[in-house]
Amino acid sequence: MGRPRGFDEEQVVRAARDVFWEKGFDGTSTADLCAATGLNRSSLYNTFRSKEHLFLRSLAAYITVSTNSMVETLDDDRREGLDRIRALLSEIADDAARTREQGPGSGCFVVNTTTSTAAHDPAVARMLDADRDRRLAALRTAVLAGRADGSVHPDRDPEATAWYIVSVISGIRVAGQSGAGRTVLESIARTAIEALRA
Amino acid sequence: MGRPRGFDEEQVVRAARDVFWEKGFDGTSTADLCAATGLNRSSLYNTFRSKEHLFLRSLAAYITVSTNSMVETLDDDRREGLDRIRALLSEIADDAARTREQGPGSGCFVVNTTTSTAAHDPAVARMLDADRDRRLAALRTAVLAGRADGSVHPDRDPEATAWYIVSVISGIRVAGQSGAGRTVLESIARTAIEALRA
DNA sequence: CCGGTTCTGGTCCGAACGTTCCACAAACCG
DNA sequence: CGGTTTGTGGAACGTTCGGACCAGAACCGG
Repeated sequence: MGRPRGFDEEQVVRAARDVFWEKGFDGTSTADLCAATGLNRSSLYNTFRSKEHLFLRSLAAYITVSTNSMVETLDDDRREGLDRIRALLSEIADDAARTREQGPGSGCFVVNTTTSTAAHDPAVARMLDADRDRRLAALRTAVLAGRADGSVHPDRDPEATAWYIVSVISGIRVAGQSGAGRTVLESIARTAIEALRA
Repeated sequence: MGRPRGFDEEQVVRAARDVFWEKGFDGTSTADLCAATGLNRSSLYNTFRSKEHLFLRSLAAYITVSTNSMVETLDDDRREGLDRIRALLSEIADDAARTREQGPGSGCFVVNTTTSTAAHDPAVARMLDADRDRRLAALRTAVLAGRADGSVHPDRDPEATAWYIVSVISGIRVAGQSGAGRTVLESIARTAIEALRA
């Protein structure tokens, strides 16, 4: 009952995500959000309680698609464990390269947030922690699968190796923002895999 | 001639660096800078033209000590090439762990800036680019030394490998901010080295 | 077609922002 | 010791910030 919304909430969140992604939480004003979403301040505050709440929604939206895609790649049991990880790093490098190629890139929203907002916003930190755990879990099982099928070196501890790959992914993402081109990013991914080889 | 300054400029820059490091450019107000440096707004603006200029000075100060230390480790020709890189990653992991242990860490100022301010401030981007080139050069020579003395696998291209290590370093730094503890960070560093082994 | 409920556009708010300005304090030079 | 130069404290600038508010528009069930 009452007047219906003149916008699609998910669509608004996506638009907001792009702004936060590009400018960061501190660098984004409510005016920026109005401009990007097409919504008036009132509608924004009526729908999402505050700038921070909208940021959390935006971050969650990003995390969902990004980590879902990652888990999908890592759970593909038609491939050997190492091959899945190789495919994952290849996707990451490609994604970083593409993000970079179109305009002065904004890198990865999760990494950007980890290195800025997370330190001062507990709610953001908690969301990132949960996502990190999910990524670590998916990586751990892929490493275990790799050790079982003989593609991953038996000395590689699943937990430590999962962290290594998480770290490599962040590294590739930052390298993309540091000016590394596609071929460089792909070579980083290839080199990183060498550490896991059986 | 004229009244002398009541403060040490380098010391002020260091204080400013710590604030920018912790809160980022956007998150730092001129009031924060006054509080941290003990200087009045007037003295701040009289000495450094603007907030951005002070930020550049702060970043330069950080880069100098950080990259000098890195180059020193990498140029130690009493060790084999791979050993130098191992020592470097060990220092980075230790540094990340220490930064993390004292308060909710602020990670690495260079990484934080790369993932936020660099995209929108050309002067900052130029400074980071120059520093990255210096780090890449030092790494390249260490890799070359390692190939010559047989400690680094001959298939490892110096340029690509230098980028790989730069990327691993960023990754370790981000991992530190993602909640990885000392032992995890050290294990990441050890795993990363495995990719280079002869 | 009307009462109720929700959404929307615009305005307004106090606070904080980066920066400028000015009156005065403090030192050096002659 | 007077004049010049430079640094300092603090107030003030206009702007922008995140957020609150309200009058009216748009739709609902009856």
